Amino acid sequence: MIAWRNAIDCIYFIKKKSISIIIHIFAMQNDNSFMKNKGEVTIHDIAKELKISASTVSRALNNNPRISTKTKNKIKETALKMGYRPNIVASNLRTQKTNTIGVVVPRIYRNFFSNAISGMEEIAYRRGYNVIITQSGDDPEREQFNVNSLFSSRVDGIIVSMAMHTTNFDHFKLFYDKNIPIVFFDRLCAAIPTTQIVVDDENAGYQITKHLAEQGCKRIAHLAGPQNLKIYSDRRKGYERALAEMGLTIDEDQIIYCNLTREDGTKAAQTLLSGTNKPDGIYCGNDTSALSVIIYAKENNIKIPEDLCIVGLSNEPFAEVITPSLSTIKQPAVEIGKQAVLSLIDQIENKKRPEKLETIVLPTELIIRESSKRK
Amino acid sequence: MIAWRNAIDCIYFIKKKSISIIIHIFAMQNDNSFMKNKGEVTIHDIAKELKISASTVSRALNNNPRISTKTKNKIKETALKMGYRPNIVASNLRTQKTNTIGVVVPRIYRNFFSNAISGMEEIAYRRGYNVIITQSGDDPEREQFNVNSLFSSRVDGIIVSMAMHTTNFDHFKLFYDKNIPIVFFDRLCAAIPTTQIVVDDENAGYQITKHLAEQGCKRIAHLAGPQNLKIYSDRRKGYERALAEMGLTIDEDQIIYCNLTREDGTKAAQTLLSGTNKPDGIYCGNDTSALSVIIYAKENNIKIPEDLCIVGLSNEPFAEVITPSLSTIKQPAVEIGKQAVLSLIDQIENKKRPEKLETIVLPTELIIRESSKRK
DNA sequence: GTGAAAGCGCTAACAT
DNA sequence: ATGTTAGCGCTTTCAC
Repeated sequence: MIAWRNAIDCIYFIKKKSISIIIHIFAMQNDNSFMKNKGEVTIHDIAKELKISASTVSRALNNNPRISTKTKNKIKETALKMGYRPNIVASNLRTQKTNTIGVVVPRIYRNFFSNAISGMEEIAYRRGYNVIITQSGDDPEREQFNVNSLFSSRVDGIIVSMAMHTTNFDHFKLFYDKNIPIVFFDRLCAAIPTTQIVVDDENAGYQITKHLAEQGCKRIAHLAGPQNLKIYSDRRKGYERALAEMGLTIDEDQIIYCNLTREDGTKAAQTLLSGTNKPDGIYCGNDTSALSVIIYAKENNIKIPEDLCIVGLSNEPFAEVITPSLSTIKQPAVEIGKQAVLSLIDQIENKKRPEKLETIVLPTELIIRESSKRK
Repeated sequence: MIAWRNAIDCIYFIKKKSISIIIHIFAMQNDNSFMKNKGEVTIHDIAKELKISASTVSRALNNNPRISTKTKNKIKETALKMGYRPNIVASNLRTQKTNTIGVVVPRIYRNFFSNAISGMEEIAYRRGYNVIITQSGDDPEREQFNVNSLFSSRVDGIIVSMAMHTTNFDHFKLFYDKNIPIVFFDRLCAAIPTTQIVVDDENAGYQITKHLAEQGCKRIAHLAGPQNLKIYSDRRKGYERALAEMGLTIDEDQIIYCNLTREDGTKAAQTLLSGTNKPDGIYCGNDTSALSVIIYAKENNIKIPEDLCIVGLSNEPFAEVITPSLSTIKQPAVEIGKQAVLSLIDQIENKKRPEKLETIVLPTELIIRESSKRK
């Protein structure tokens, strides 16, 4: 007898988002005597069945306190028996709210993004929101299409990591102008004054460099990414701050600017490690380039970490299993996703957006592995 | 105040040197004479503006051939000028179709799934569908909740990789009974006669074993997964078929049944490689266990591939970067996702579902790397 | 505590 | 080629 109550309430959790324990018991639904052949059972069918009005049914199913417990129970029971399923599309149209969040990322399959998306879904699920995923493939036009499409779907808000070369922000402005919440993460958009979720890249660079110095490195090189992107310039700034603090000189020859690809890493390793004034520590702007450096060092019989300490950044899955395992910075991808959704839902439900650009900074974690552990 | 914004907007767009049409449109958008204060522009607003009927506007925007090109153009132009955005929610309600696909996977962040999802989104995008992602976390109740929730959202179909221990299939039956397409992939559901997308695991096992024999291995061991799961029993069957074909004996001592975790791999390696009758080739049921075997072999000074060839299965990201790089089977995750959506959309749009269980088998690819290349 | 009625924004007969 | 009308299934104001 408790069964039907839980079941129908559970269905309604999908629409509302009461925070209650959910028990699923979807039995009793195969009683076909009530089933209409065409289409779904509606609240009108239930109303007719019970000779009451549709509005009462609607109220009862939404746990409106004005309905007596007795009729409420009767309605829920009948709803379950008839195999009623709320039509959320209709509800969405009527209430002008979809409980849906749109997500736009460059590429879903990248480790960082799939983890972030996983975190987003986790929170969205708990709060009663759906998540529509789209990927731009780093194509500004496709990003624009996706964002416009999400608007037409009337999502309640969007979470975006921008395509690499997006320069026109009209599609974001569309949301901004209509007061629909946007949250950026990872690749930010300075043109839209809203919430952004980032990790403390400056501090990551600082931690890495300090760690290298503590391991006894006297000459620490840095493979730096494109400095027009904030994440990479921050990673370099942290490096310079640490060097200064440790009393080490900043030598521009020891900073190689590149795109941090596998090829770039190899080239940089050649440049740095073939000269006379070799570094005894290299802080790579990401794990990919660090991988190249490790391979180059091994091929050239440079001992890691004795002769050369190497640290990467991002904690790719391969970092812990390569030989030697790679010291790196763990970015809390899942946590970033969770924060993004929390912040977005807060804006959606409290109808207030930040006055100006608001940056939420999440901490990173230095993971010390063989490639830099000397003692 | 409003004037100021207009000015800024215009300057902004002119500075960007965007296509002049866009400048025009956005300039007009800020002309408040068109804008309703509350809510969005609707086809009725456009109709009123042009003194025509809303249905004509609807037809024009949907490129209905019965509307003359002249009025069509005029309507589209006005729609743009007024900043009209179609309300898909309303359209969905009316047409009883959402152009949305629901996806349920155990964990989004797993490499295989994020790749599959990426493939799904790719095709869905091209075919004009949205993708709602949910994850079960291998919890049957959460899976049930997600599937029911997707039903209430009136998705046009779902794609599912089941939770590990789902035993009640009522939630899938709900879709099946109402003739809403379902496609399973990876973790299948035999209880629902529908389309399933899988890879040819039997053949993968066969290829691996044959490859090992061709490299000169005479005694080939196998780390086998739980045999109640089809993928793992198939992987073993291919192994036995190859052995038989190559005239090698099937020795049950050389088959270790386990869950293929890191720990299982280490334990299996100990068992196999410490005895007197050591194998000279090991086919591991996945890459994770293969990793453990490689590490064990390296620690015990067993030369790879000279003394021992090792092959994994699934091509995890680490396989190509560990030392020695790991030979493995590449599963076309992205392709699986694409196939799943193609098959689902076919069922949605042609309103025909398979009479009985229909299995689409995708080929795998053997990638030979250092861990098994002897010549 | 319950009902009547209006309408969210769109589409699609059925007219003309 | 265009207009009229009637909903899709739900919520919600206003009555009683």
